[in-house]
Amino acid sequence: MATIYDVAKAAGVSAKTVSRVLNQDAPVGRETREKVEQAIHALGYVPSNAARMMRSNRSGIVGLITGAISQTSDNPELTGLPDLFIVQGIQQVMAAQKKTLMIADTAGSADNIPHLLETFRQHRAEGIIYVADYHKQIELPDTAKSLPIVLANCFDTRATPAVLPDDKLGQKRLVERLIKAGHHRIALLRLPETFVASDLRFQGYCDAMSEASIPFDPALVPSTLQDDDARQLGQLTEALKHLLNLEQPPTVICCGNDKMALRVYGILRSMGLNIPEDISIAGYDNYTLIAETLYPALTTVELPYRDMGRQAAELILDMIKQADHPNEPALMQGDVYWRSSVTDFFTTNVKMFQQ
Amino acid sequence: MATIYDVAKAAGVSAKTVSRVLNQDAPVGRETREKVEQAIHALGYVPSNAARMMRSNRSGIVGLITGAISQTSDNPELTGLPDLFIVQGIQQVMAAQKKTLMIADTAGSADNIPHLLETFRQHRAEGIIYVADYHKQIELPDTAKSLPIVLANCFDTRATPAVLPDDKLGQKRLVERLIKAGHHRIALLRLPETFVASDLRFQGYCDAMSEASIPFDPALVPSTLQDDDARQLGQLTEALKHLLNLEQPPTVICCGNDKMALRVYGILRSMGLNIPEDISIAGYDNYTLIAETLYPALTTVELPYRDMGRQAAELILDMIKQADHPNEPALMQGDVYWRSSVTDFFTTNVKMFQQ
DNA sequence: CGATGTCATGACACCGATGTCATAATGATT
DNA sequence: AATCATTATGACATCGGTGTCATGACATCG
Repeated sequence: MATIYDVAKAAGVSAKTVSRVLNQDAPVGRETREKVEQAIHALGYVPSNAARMMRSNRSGIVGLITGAISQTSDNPELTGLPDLFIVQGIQQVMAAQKKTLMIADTAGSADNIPHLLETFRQHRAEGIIYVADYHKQIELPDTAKSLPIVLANCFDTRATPAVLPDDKLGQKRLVERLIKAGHHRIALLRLPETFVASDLRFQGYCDAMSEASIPFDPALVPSTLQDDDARQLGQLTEALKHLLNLEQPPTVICCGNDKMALRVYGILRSMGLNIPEDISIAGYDNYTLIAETLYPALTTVELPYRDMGRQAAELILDMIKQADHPNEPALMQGDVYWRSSVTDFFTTNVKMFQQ
Repeated sequence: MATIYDVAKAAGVSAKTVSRVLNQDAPVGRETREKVEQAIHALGYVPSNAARMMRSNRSGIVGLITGAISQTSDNPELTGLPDLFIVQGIQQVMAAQKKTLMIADTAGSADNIPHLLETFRQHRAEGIIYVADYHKQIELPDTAKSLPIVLANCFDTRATPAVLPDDKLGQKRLVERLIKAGHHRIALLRLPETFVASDLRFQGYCDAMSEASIPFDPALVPSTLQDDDARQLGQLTEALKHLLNLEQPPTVICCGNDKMALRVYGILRSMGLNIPEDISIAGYDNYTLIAETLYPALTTVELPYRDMGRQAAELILDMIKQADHPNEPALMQGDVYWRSSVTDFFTTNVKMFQQ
């Protein structure tokens, strides 16, 4: 592999002049520049990042720790890798800032994290982003403290800067929109309690209901599911039967996520019910593969993964520039995607008049 | 950041001795070693990869180019990122070999590839793996030739080493299994022709049918779908109506992929048909989020992404060691996952007798 | 016209590791 | 006891860039 000295010799100039052409940090005569550029091209010269980094002590590398890539089936509730959209958002910002993203993977075990941090230090990463596969609380080892670090989709007890989805607001908006569409009997199938989103979404649900002056009916919110994929089908069937047999059954069921909605579609149909004619269904996540492909398409709330990624990236870049960092987690909002799985009573009425 | 000299000074030895402790490449006295290790720990010293790399000229970095992370919706047929399992397989092997994986992303445009290659060269990557989002033909720029390169999930016309899914064999095995379960009228809903898998799977279908001496009935293989997500729902509905109105309708429908199967579930149910009582459905991909969550669970063929990743990783490591490389693409086999969306006539009969 | 400033370029040291070689001490072998 | 092998350590050069400083050639200005 050609070095800067090879180029210098070929162009008949000094190495420093080649360096100047490369970095444009000092004026170089037109003729000289052309000779150098020609030599670079002819030799296929590419500067060595290692040498550069040694001198400047700036690596331009940001480390990214995720379990998304090597996600094992440790949590069968989430096998979709949608959290990789966070990585995508990060990547976008980094590419725009000419930073190099070095992605390391926990291979499913948090025990690997210290080793990954070590590797990042060896490469002199300037900062680190930790991406979780779903909204959760984590605890990073002490070794992580020595570098600027941002958490995405997770938080800890040490007020490490974090970027989180606003689950409460998202659920609230969805329910508000449902109420606006004429629904009053709104059921909520909660996620297992092990998910922090479970409680937040429930709060959002309650907020929307109470602001619309609809009294809270505990019968519409069955107890949370258990964190056990195998038994969920049975539990879901039970919960649905309970809801449908109420004196005043719900007109719409909010599912904990799109995957649960997919299951609910199957169960309801095996019961002979049509969506949305007999009952409306809403999801959460806007996992498009499911939400857009399901028939009918699923009304759901977006988890703003890309935005979270972008936000986290900008945050870490700020922290690299100035050791300054925020104390409150950034809450990112997700839009409601209104699709045909939910009846809009008013739109339907309008249509009836129009016909 | 502490350097090896800081450590040397703190331990009262020479830098070279610290180096020896770090690399264990020459005997060091017990006492000295302990002093050095203590100093390393006290200073939080981590060796600089850059300096190391400069001397040894071996980066230990393997570059990975993918569009998976920043996948835009350029091809709405594939929004699931399952191809990231390939990256997972690669990551596993690399981690075991203590190589660093540097992931770069095309950001949805192949125009970025030369720039990414440039970045890899700057980091002195020892080899490159290119991962495609689905089985396809590609053409890499000439600049890619200067480094060992392996293609995963794609191939080119220059016999660049490649690792591919064996679509033909996979479809053949599925159809064989269907025949073994008592199906004779087997329909195939092909992928759009733009996918190379479309033809290969069709060949596999034909092979299995002819080996079982079942004459090919073109009525069971409607023309391929168009590569246009918006219109697919209509096309699918048409195709299904055609199949169901045949004099001898199929007992099972093989869908081009699991997503198509998800659509088919919806359409058939809106027609009032039950799966698998009225008709059986099979998919392709074993995209577990769909296949296992659908009700009933979907019989499908695995796309062996993890295996492909592992194979690609081992291939590139071989090529880095010896410039040797294979001429034929490696075809990776995927298993048939038998689930309840397909009636097994013989098992059913046995059950009847048992009762 | 001499002083000053800008342009264009090169010589050289330095970043932080490690390879090579030298040196001294110790133990093993003849 | 002399020789050799092995252990334990250090001095120094080197990898490929870039920062610092020096130098010579012009141009500008009072």
